Amino acid sequence: MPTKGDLTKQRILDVARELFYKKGFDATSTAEIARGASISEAAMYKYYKSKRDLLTASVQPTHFVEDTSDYSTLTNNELVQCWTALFLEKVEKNLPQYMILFGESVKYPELSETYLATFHKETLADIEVQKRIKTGHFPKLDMTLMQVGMIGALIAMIQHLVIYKKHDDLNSVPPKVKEVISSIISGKFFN
Amino acid sequence: MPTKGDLTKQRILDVARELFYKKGFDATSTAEIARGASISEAAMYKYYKSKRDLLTASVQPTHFVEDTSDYSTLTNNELVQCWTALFLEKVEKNLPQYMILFGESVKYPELSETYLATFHKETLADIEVQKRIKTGHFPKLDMTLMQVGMIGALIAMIQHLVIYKKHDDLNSVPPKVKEVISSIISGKFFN
DNA sequence: GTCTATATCGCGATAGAC
DNA sequence: GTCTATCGCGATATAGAC
Repeated sequence: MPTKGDLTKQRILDVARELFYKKGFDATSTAEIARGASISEAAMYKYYKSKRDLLTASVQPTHFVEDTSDYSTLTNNELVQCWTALFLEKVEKNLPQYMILFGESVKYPELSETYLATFHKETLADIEVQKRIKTGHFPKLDMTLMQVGMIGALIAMIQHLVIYKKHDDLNSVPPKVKEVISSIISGKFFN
Repeated sequence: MPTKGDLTKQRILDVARELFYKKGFDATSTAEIARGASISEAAMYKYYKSKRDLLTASVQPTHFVEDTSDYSTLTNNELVQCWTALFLEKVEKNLPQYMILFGESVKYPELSETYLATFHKETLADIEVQKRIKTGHFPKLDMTLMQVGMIGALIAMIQHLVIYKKHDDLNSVPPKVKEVISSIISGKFFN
């Protein structure tokens, strides 16, 4: 059972994550976080010893996607659809973390460790794709790099729609964006 | 002929752009820019009346891509290849500007005006693609959104490779990245 | 056109009482 | 576990001499 302290710590983290992904790390002040969490700055520093500490904590995944299916019997096309859906679900469920990671990793490279250590676990669908690449059923392609690109594309499109007020929340993936991604990945476009 | 002042102004701008895209706007101080341009901060403020001013100036395009071909006779596949090559060339030649734009636009939405006003001019290849979408030769797709996604993907992949030291310069597009983009766009993958 | 000096502010972080 | 008060610093921007 969580103590009062645990709850406070969690509340601070939730506020920090929210601010980091909406305003960016540099533009968020510790005073703002403390205010949001209804606590003094001094008290906050008992839970997290620095702002950087809070950044690291804020990119840890909060939701996980189950992936226990057997993909070996699927056609290439079915596999791709499953793989994409799985990938999108994982990203969508942890979108704030992905946005912080991709926005701040150049400046704070230690964050990228989190990406590889916790987000880029290979799913069964990934492994099946890798296998088919090896056997020549898919062309050779760096899957990690490709996933990085897909996330970059997703985030850029969401931000674009938010800036032009065609979408009002950074924390969900608009249908239009999913549409573009699916079209491109499945090769429906330009063929 | 450029006066001494013109040259100084240009030098300040070049240094600022370089720092903004490598370190980010917030993390770059005006002192740093002035030092890099071998001038005092006070003098710098005679040329640009604020740091934000400098940000706006730093995202203006510096290189332009000629596009005078006639694309109407090309096959779909040839058109796609031309379109992608043209697009990549434009992005690569103005990569610092794109990186600043895509990194800072959420925080400073006035920047996005620059994107639509100066970078997103429709090329002849774009127009030909649009035409074929209308006539049903390509599936319906928001081309602006798609280009935003492609740039986001490109930048994310470059940053990833730089962070993991597989590429050493934010200012060029590694062959691996071009490879992934071309594969995806041309629909060679997953088909 | 450029400088030195400085105003003013907000930031991250801490001291120490309760 | 939480607070008020404050330190020290570096930031943007300006005043005014040369």
